[in-house]
Amino acid sequence: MSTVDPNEEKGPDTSGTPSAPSNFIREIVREDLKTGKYEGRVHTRFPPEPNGYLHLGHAKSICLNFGLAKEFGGKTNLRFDDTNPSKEETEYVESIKDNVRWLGFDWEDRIFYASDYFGQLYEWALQLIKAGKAYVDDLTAHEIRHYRGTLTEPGKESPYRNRPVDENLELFERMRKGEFADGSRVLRAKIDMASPNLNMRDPVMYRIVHAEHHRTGNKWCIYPMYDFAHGQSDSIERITHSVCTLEFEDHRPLYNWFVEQLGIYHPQQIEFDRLNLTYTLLSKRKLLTLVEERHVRGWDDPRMPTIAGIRRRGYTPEAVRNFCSAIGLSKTNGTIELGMLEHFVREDLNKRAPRVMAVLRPLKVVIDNYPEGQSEMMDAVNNPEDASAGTRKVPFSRVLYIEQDDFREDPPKQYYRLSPGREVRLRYAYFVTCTNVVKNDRGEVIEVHCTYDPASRGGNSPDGRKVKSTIHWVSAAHALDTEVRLYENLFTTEDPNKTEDGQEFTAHLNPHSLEVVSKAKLEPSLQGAPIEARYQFERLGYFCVDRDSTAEKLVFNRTVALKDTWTKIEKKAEAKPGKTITSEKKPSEFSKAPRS
RNA sequence: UGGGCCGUCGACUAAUGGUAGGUCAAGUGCCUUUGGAGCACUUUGUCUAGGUUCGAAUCCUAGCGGCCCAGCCA
Repeated sequence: MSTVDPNEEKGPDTSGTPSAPSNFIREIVREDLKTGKYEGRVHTRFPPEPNGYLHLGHAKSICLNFGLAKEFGGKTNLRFDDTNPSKEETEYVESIKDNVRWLGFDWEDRIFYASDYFGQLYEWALQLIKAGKAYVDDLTAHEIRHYRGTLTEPGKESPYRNRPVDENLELFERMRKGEFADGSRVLRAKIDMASPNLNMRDPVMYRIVHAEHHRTGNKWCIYPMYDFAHGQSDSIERITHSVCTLEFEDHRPLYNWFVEQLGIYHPQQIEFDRLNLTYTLLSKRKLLTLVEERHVRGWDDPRMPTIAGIRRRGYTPEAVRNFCSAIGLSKTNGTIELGMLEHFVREDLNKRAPRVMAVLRPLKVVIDNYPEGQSEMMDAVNNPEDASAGTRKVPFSRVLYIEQDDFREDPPKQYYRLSPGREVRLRYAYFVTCTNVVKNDRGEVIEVHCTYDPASRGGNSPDGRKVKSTIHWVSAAHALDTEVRLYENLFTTEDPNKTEDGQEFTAHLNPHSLEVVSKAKLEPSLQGAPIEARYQFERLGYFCVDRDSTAEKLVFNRTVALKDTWTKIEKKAEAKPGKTITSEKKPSEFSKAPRS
């Protein structure tokens, strides 16, 4: 494989993959390659802890790590950082593998576990004890915290800090054998209790945990801490660039200290900024709470920012990858607008999603001059962005459904859709003109009557007459009943992490984040659509088939709505009550209207 | 208040001492059998104050602001 991107210095990228701007990590790698720091190797790793489902923040890291290796002809390992048996499960391991694959990345045969290295790590601990660099401490967790000092005051040395090497060796061996209770002793590195970096104040290397590990079972009852496992795992795998998020910056001196004391291969840790998205929570802990407290239907609820969730929502791996490359990489603490993510699904789905007609909130339309019992097949284009997608037939008949939003008895200014006396086009069918309406007891329009122009078949009138709008429709007799799930942001505030005193983050949960439309109508061509298939429902948005679908009834998720200029016009009018978009009629007359 | 990191259009990100550019958003126009898509155009930015320099977003100093750290979590 070539290590050089042929498009790199030739101006605009024509490969189809959007070229991401460079970033500081790429520059570091480039420089290391130039100086031969790692003999020309680039080897990264993606190291999740299998204690939950992956989310968009992980997607950023996955794209970074695999992307870097791919760009420079290197390799990426998948490594599970499974050093805390009390939180980790095989279910999570499986979902993580699945998610990485779905995103389109391949670790080939390089799947590793920190638990693979427990034996080696134990040997290294022994080595540090023998060198007088580690000791067994009998202090309680509370006492250790107390001795550690504070941000502004130095810590105090533990009374056990200067135990003889032999005693440390014996005690550590007995810890390993399971002679002591959880929490009774730890192994600590002997560094500097006065260090301004709290991580260097004799950090804990091993703790006692009598718990079953998802892979090693009960073989071990002492487990290495992150700091004692991560750098060494990178070292064993001969990782060159160990990238992680900003909060580990303060751990870098410790990362370096361990590999230096041990005298082993030294990878370099580089930190980048974590992903933040407006209206979204990207914290495994809080996402777990949402699942456990049943605020959502599971880890793959389409409202969740998990990889599983956005997949079920209908996002494509390409959209996620394009998003990750577009947001760039830096050390700034920023928050990306959710609209950016949505842009990239729309962009991708616009090119590939077949168009189809569906009516979410049906309003019955009767074409009075269309023969009863007659129906005909209209030709419809599957994807105007892609000629190779071809056409399909859609049945038309006398009784149709249109969207309730597409009819207004009192049309406001700039409203171009159907209203009494007005002619519009039914997409791929005929021009129709509204002649009258039928209302129920509450004065609501329940049926619209129209006449059609037989000469406008296909959607154009031979006399060159123009209409202001084209609306979608479904033939009532042929329609498929379907359930459609509409989603809004899970949270109502831009930063759901910010809460007032005593408030849980769940206080900002959006009560309307899920709306189930149970009586939507679909054109019949969708019969038998497979799970995960994605479509554009014309004029409405992108939708995908949910796995809750059955042979009798399809269930769709709305991935994202189409950009909606009309809603924007309406909102602007609301904001400026001066020049309103209310009725074309006089205000007094409008106020007497039966509806609202 | 100790230490670490970071401040560029509304948001994200480039410019590596030499033309402040791109994407998203917003807006205007064109086009349109999706009020979609597309096309064209437009608006807004270097945290502040000093200094070094022919020249500073970039280097230095001092302020100001933000994020992270006191788990036997990762």
